Amino acid sequence: MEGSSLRVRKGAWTEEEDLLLKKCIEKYGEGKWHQVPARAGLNRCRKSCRLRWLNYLKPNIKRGHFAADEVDLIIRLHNLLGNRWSLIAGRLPGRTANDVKNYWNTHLLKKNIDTSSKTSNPKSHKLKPNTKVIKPRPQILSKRSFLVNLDEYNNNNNNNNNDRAETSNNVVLADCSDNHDGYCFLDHDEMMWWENMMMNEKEVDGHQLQCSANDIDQSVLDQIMNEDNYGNTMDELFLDEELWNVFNP
DNA sequence: AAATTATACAACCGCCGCATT
DNA sequence: CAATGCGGCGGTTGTATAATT
Repeated sequence: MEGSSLRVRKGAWTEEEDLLLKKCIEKYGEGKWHQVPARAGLNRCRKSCRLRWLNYLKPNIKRGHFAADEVDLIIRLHNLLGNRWSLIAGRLPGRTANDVKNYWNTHLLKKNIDTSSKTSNPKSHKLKPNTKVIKPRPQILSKRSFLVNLDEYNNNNNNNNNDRAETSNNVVLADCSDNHDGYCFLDHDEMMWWENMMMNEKEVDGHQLQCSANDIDQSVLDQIMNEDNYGNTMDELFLDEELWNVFNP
């Protein structure tokens, strides 16, 4: 419990501390944070040192206002990934996870607040009471299962718009066994999550998004719906291999 | 001009997954 | 297998500054 030590400094960093940390990293390189306080001669815990370096001192960190394209990308990636700030920041050169998170919380999150509630405290930044955060389950998602689920989901949707919940809480794959060996169940909320990823076009904070479905040509979507072609086209749903790996570790 | 309130963001805290012992 | 330590992450808080009353 390094944080409980009385000798460990907390709060804002001084220029002298910054200099010590910077010299230490330059000399020993990034990493081994548990050794950094001693090496640098700092009365700071390892986490404080790491955070200071990653969020402030590290070279090439971009400061100042977010450009429109950066904001657009944040919104799109947030739609895709949720509050996975480090991942989102990884797509924004020079921006840190903390920066992205702060920006989202101060500039974008308020767009999701229930403005109809007169009693809501704007400082609390709470989501609507009924807002449910949908998180994908990447560990059991396969290309094939996604496509089969999506196909089945769309069929259900087209055939009976009022019967989503009753259709089934779990969308069962045609040739699925519940043993997580490449096929899986996706419940309704997760299906909605995927649908949002695919069919997302909305205006947030004045930015007209060109998200997901707009980025994907209809012919590609048609191909995706064709199981024979799922192998290559699925990748086009993701920005690149790195994101694909996030969902398919 | 002073007091109050809102905003932005740096920093802390607790938790988690993983590796090592 | 359990305990421990580490790096890393997201949620939250503290506070300096800006805006408003």
